[in-house]
Amino acid sequence: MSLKLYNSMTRSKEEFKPARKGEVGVYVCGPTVYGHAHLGHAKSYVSFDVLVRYLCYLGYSVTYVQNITDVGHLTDDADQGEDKLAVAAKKEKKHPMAVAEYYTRSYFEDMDRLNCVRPDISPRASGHITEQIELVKTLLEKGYAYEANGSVYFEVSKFADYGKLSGRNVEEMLAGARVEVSPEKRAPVDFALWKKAEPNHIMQWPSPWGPGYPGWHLECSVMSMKYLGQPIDIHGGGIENKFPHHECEIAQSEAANGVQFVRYWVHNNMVTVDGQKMGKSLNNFITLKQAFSGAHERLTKSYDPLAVRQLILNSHYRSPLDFSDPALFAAQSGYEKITETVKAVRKQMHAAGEGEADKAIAEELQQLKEKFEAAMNDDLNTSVALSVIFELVRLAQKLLEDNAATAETLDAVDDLFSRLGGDCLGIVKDEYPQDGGVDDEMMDRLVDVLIEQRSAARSRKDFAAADAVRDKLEGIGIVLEDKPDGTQWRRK
RNA sequence: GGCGGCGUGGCCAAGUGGUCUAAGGCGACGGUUUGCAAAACCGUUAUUCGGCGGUUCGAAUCCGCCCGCCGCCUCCA
Repeated sequence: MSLKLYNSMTRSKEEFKPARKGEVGVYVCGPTVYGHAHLGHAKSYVSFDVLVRYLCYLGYSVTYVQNITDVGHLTDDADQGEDKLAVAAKKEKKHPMAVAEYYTRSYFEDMDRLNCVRPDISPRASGHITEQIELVKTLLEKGYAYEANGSVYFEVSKFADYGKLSGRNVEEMLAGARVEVSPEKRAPVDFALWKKAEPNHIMQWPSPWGPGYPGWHLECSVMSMKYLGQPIDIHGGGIENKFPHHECEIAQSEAANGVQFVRYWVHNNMVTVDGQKMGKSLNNFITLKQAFSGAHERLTKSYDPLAVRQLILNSHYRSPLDFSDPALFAAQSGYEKITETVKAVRKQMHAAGEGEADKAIAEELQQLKEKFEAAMNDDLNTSVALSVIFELVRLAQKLLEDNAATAETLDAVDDLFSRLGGDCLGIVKDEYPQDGGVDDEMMDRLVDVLIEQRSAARSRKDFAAADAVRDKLEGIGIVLEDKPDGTQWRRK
């Protein structure tokens, strides 16, 4: 069985086959770095991270490109708005590139915490002005674009396939067009490839048409061509970018190159918060930093980044996802259950006796692996894949309870946790802080001293004193658990 | 107005013609265990899939109508 992906272009699930055997090029629309990343970014980039991880798991050699937009993305209509970076720069009294640098770092920081694998290449739009100018020149030469007053526009009527991705009809769009926003354009649907910059515009570059800056859609065409060639295997992005952004990318790229731009279009759905579109005016706009720290009035506590990740994986990437405090809370509980189980398996693995791995268990593990792969192959059904991880949790807990599994058996369980839950889903870590390290060793000793004190109190039936120790430790995030073979502790 | 999507147990969510009296998680309840807990384990928690019709031997899954919700169409991941 092989991977099937839903291709937005054909509106159907298709068997995935890369253009070059064994190699896959993935391009995903990255963030415009004018603010901290929010929950919407998390859903999008976690979804594509899982796609990339799974392609790697299947043995493909993947080149993952995700741009950083630091110029050209306007706040409003493509013809009249201001550049988002310029607006933020004015507000923060910084140079636009300083703003871009600051939020780019913030973005990577958040994505690292969500355990998203870093893209192989994170090209900046501002670093590819030369290439963008070249593409505009090509489009002018081929007659798909025209210059007007220092700006260059793409003439949509020249590209017959315009609208094929988003299912839009150019004639209807023209008929239903609102007031024409720019007299320079021949048709309202035409879009800017290059915009003339007024003298006081901070970000501008020289061009054959005078000083200016690139249109937003241009960067993705140029950078995906440059780093992945044509056609690219997979282009991902948010569903809201189907139109106009991706439609424009297709038009520019295919008009210029005369070959198919993208083989598989993958779009992920959007998030809502408490059932409504996330927006600054609704007071439900939650950044990842706020979610991780709990510093938002819609949240009752801080959430582990990987619990956020797990909530995202709990639903399908093409379904909308509603973030709410109860949903996050549930995800955190489930995440902790998985984490505690993995830790317990690893701990017992070191204590368990040697011996061949249990054949019946090995068979069960194999079945779980197959079920997991079948789910992932079906257009990345992470919801079912995650349910397999929970089946593995149950299997593992039973083994631990019986306390008879050999180290080899437990190792096989841990291996599956690592490969499926770790490599593919990114919710199981290779190592947990408590697993080792000098500080933790000291911590172990300190807590053991307290446990000894408490045990002494318990054996003389002084439960008040015993409970006091337990309660105080819990107050600082250490939970004591009395097991048949003694008291154990863990971090909350 | 145009385009698209959704409505499954208390909550989240998979399933899209028969194996579904519907996976999994969270929560709740009962039990085992415990000095009491915690954790873990076992069990219970939708004869039903927004409503009404229809197609079919058979529908949560297909069709029609209705109700409700959401997104895109201007920037957004």
